[in-house]
Order: sequence, then structure tokens, then C-alpha cells
Amino acid sequence: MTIRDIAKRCSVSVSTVSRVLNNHPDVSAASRARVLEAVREAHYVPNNSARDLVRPQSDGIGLVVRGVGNPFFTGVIQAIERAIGGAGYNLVLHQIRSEGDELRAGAELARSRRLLGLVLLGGRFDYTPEQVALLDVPFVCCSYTNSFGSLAKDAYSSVTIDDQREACRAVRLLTEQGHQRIAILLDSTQDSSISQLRYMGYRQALEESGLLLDKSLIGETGSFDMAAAYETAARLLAGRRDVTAVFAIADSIAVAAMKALHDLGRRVPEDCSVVSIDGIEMSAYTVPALTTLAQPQEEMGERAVRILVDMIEGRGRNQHVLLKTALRPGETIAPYQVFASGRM
Amino acid sequence: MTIRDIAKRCSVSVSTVSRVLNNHPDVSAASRARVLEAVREAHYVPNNSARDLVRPQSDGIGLVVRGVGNPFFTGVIQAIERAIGGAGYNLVLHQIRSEGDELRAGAELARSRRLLGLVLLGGRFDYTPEQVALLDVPFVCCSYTNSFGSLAKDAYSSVTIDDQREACRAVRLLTEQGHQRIAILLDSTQDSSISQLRYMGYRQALEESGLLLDKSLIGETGSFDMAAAYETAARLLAGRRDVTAVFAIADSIAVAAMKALHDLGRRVPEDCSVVSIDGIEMSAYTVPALTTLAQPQEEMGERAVRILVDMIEGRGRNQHVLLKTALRPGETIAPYQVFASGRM
DNA sequence: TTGAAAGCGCTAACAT
DNA sequence: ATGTTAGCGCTTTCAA
Repeated sequence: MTIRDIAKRCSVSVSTVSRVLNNHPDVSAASRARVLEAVREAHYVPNNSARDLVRPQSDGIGLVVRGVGNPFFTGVIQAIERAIGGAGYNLVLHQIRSEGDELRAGAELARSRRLLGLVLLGGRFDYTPEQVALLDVPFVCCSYTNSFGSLAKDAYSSVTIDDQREACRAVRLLTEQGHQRIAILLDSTQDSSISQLRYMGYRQALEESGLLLDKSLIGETGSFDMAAAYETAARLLAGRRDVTAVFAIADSIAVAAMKALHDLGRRVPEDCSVVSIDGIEMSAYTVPALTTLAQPQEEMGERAVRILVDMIEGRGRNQHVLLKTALRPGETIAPYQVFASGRM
Repeated sequence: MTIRDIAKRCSVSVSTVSRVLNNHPDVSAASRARVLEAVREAHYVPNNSARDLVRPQSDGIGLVVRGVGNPFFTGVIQAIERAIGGAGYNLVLHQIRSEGDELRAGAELARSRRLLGLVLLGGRFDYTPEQVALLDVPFVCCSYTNSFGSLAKDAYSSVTIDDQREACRAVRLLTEQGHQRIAILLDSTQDSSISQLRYMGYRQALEESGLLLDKSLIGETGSFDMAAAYETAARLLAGRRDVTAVFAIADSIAVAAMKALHDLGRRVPEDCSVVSIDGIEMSAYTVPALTTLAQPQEEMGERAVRILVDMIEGRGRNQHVLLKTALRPGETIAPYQVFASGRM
């Protein structure tokens, strides 16, 4: 079923059909009605490949999300959706798995749909100039930046929190309460990504407080899934009643850790405090509610879109925005107490 | 940058470039090398619209997910991803918002990318024949079926649990323990969708036990977000110590309800039991762990893909598969006790 | 092994 | 107001 078939059915030309389909004004009411009728009855849907091929450019902005099912992203995605719509553009969402190549996916998407620009959500931190050269449209990294890569500042845009700084701040919430044996739960200390950055923040906070880094307090989960986080936390914390606080680099890891602590017979926060970074919806409803540094999901999405739209419309250049987290108080931090519960 | 430009750079014809790009064997090693080199250095990426337009058909299967950020879907999506890859096809994922029209989106996607078939995840329960006529490829409804629509059985495929039956089973877990005042938390009793179905199961279970339906025990949240669920639960449960059990139609709602109960000073499960349906990852890590009827996410995805692939490859016709949930025990159900905590 | 050319479905001049 | 037609970038006969 093509535009040609519809034209035949109505005894009009393809251009008339095309005009109707694209809401051009210069079509008689009669023709319009006939075409619409035929379209309906034939269940005709235009072939977008053909459209995209011929249109000078679309009004589409692509959003490539890396990591299906990362709960932190959902709020950001919604904000981006809203912002793109509000600016008069169309969102083209594309999800890839955590191991996928968002640059390749983005390049392909942008070309195949003639996109005006790209928002990359949850990508890698180590792009090289050659890699981003794939992209021939403006793009902005959302929720991350090129910390481990070799991009010139003006070669890309980013909107993110300062992972190291915020991690440091989170750990400080613990040291301020007198905690000294503070465990960290992360994916890996050397992933050239978010874990590594937040790990650096953890070390920085320890140093500031004159605390020594204790390798046995580092729990590498090897992934972001909760089962792994639970196991790692349980293994690390078992028999370590001297550990009075845990910093988890993500809310989901923190929730799993709280469960592990509970199953170990340790109360949160009386026996062990927990803090993390993210601020996902679910972690506000745990008992006790998780204390976390909430990333500004809304603002993150909005700023990313604004930067992109400014570039698309010829205002403004590449920018880098560092957002601050907001402490979502919760109930998982308590002051350090020497004799909390028969600590060794 | 088009295939033509690459051809010029290498002084070969466009067909040669095309052959290289598509891994056709009949190209000299020399030409191949030159083309590849030019492609790399020009950062050339083929225009997919043009490709799709001309290719007889792709090897793509579309997955339209309605409801960005529904945590229940993530496991299903991964299973679908795996299954599609395993069958030698390519996944084209498309997410739309909860209010979106998955049929229109699917039709568009299928046409624009020449897809072989469609998996619809989380769609509406009330399709009409005219609506599905939009789709000119085989499709399967995943996690839902046409309970409130007018489709002929052989006009579509579905893989889902029996929502009413499973809800009934969930509530029975409560009545079996002697509970009589059982509240239900749902989106709406008349949404022609999952809430309504599970509500019917709730009523059925009450009837079976000779319990009367008490309208004041119905909490309509009006959405699936946790804040609404929390408010609804808190309002319904405040001052109702006679309510000794809650059935939530989704895990996320149950988690919010548990929090509300806790904030009301009521212990779970001693003062109030909680049960739900879904089995998302997070709800296994609450304290206490949520007792829920877990939907078989893996199997759901796999079966959906298998049915679709069978249709695509000419074996088999439309089918309807009803999967069973598995009780994920948890710790949120306790026997009814008359004098649990000063009940009125 | 390579090139020339047709044509996929559509839109937008350009005619009429 | 409507029709004719030239491509958009690509793949694929068909010839050479």
C-alpha cells in the first residue's frame, strides 16, 4: 500500500495525496475528504523511510539511553520528553543495552532519521575525538561527562553532577557523624566510569578526615544488579561489626545493602549507617527511608535539552553544566556510637 | 556524505561501495580495502532510511514498550532481547509513554523499518478490529490480552498471566490466613485494564470466602506512581486498625503501602499483611521482603518471541498463552489474630 | 570483478 | 486546485 495506490483509488495525483497527508492548505475540501476516506479504509500508513529520505530534515531530536531499566533514568527521560516537546521538536527515543555503543547507535539514528541533535543518557566516560567524529549533529552527554576521555571541552556538551565531589559529600555525611570504618559498595574501582569517580570521592573524604584507606572495606559488586550487591555487602559486612557505615554509589546498591545488614542482624541506622547517591523513587519508600544525595533528574533533562536546542537554533555553543545534588534526608544515618551493639 | 561521495574518493562505482558495505564476496581485496579506508576516514555511516526503502525487507522485529520506567518490564525486555537475537533477528526497540498509542506507534515502526513482526509490551486491553487492522505484520501482546476488546481470538496473539485468577489467588493467600477486612489498592476499578481485572479477582476471592465487599476498603490511586499509592494507602488505613490485610495490584504500590503502614505505626505483617502481584527485583529487598506472586518475566518474553517467530517463518498461527505466577514467599503475610494490637 | 541504471515511496518544485 | 516529475541514498539486477 503506497501513496500511489491511494491516489489511484481516489483518481487524484500522488501530489494531492501527499498534500493531504501533510496538511497543506491548497487542496479542495472534496479531494481532501476522498483521500482521507481512502486512507482510512485502506489502513494506509506512510512509509517513514521514504519520507525521511526526501525531507530536507526532520524536526526530530534523538535520545539514546544506554542501560535499559536503570531506574534513575526514568525521571530524566520524562523531563527530556517534556522539554523537547515544549521546544517544538519531536523526541525519537532509542534504548540500547548497557554494553552497547551509544555513539554508533546515535550516529545511525541521527542519519537514518535525519535528526537535528542527540541527547546521550548514560554513556561512556572515555570518548576519543575519533569516536565522536561519527556524530555529525550536536549532542549532549546527560548524567555523565568525558572524565576519562580525551575530548576537547568545546567538542561536546554535558550536564551532570560532579560525581567525585558528590561522593565525597556523601561520605562526609558519615565522617561528620564520627564514623571511621566506612565501607564502600561499587561496581568496580577501575571502570573508567561512574564507580571510579565516586570511589575517588570516597577516598578524598577519608583523607580529609585523616582516615586510612582500608582495602577490605571496598566491596566490588561487578555489576549494578541487586543480587550481586546483596552478596557483596553480606560477604563484606559479615563478622565486621566494626564497620559502622556504608557508602553505596547507587540507591539500588544501598537498598540491597540495607537488606543484607538486616539479614545479618544489624539495625540501620543504629548499628550501621547507609548513604548513597541517586534519589530514585523507590528508595524513599524503604523502611527506614534511604538517606541519599538526590540527583536533580528534572533539571538534568531540561538543561540538556536547552543546551542542545540552543545549538540547533544557532544560539550558543557547547557547554558543560555541573549540577548539585540535594540531600534527601531519609533515616539511615545515625551518629557513631562506640558501644552501639557489642561492637568488636 | 553519501555512498556516491565514497565512490568518488576511491574511483570506484557506487555498486562496488555498496557491495563492500554489505559484505558481498565479489569484490577484489584491493577495492575493498580502499573503500573501507575511505569509509573510515570520512566517518561515513549509511543512511538507513534509504537502505530500508530499497531492501525487500529487514530482519527486524519491533518491540513497542508502553510505559517508560515500569520496573516490571525491564526483565521482560531483556528476555525478549535475548530471544530475538537467538532466533537470528534484530530487535528494534521503541518506547512510548503510558498514554501513547502503541498500535499507531507499532504500525509506523513496522512500516518505516519494514519490520517482520511486533511485540507489544504493556498495551491496552480494549482493541477493536479496526484498530489492529493498522498493523500489517504479525504481532503479539505481551503481559496483557484483549479482555475488554472485540478482537477475534485468531486475530491476535497474547502471552500473559490470568490477571483475575492470579489476583484471586493472591487474595486467597490472605483469606486462608483468616483475614476478613482486606483492603485493595489499585489504579481504578474501571479502567478496562489490569486494575479492573485484578479487582474482579479480588471480588471473586472475597465471595469464595463469603466475605462482603466493603467499598471503604477500596483504595483507588489514580496512577501507578508511588506517592499516590502512599497517600491513598495512608488515607485508607488511618484509623482503620480493623483492616488486617492489604492486596496491592502491583509491587510498587505494595512497597508504598508498606511504608504508609509503617508510618501509621502498624507492623507488617504482625498488624497488617501485604501481598501483591509482579515480582520486581526491588521488592525482594524491602524489609520485610514483599510476598508477591511473581510473573514469569523470562518465560513471558521468550514465549512471545517464539510465537511471533513461528508466525514470521510460516509455522504456526496466532496463539494465546496463559502463564502462571510463582509465589515469591517473602515475609509480609501473617495469620489473622483477633487481638494483634488493640484492634478496634 | 566491476559499472550503469532502475526503482524503492515519498515530497516539493514546477507546470498547468 | 491539481498533476507531472525530479530526485533523496541506497541495493540490486543486468551487462560488460
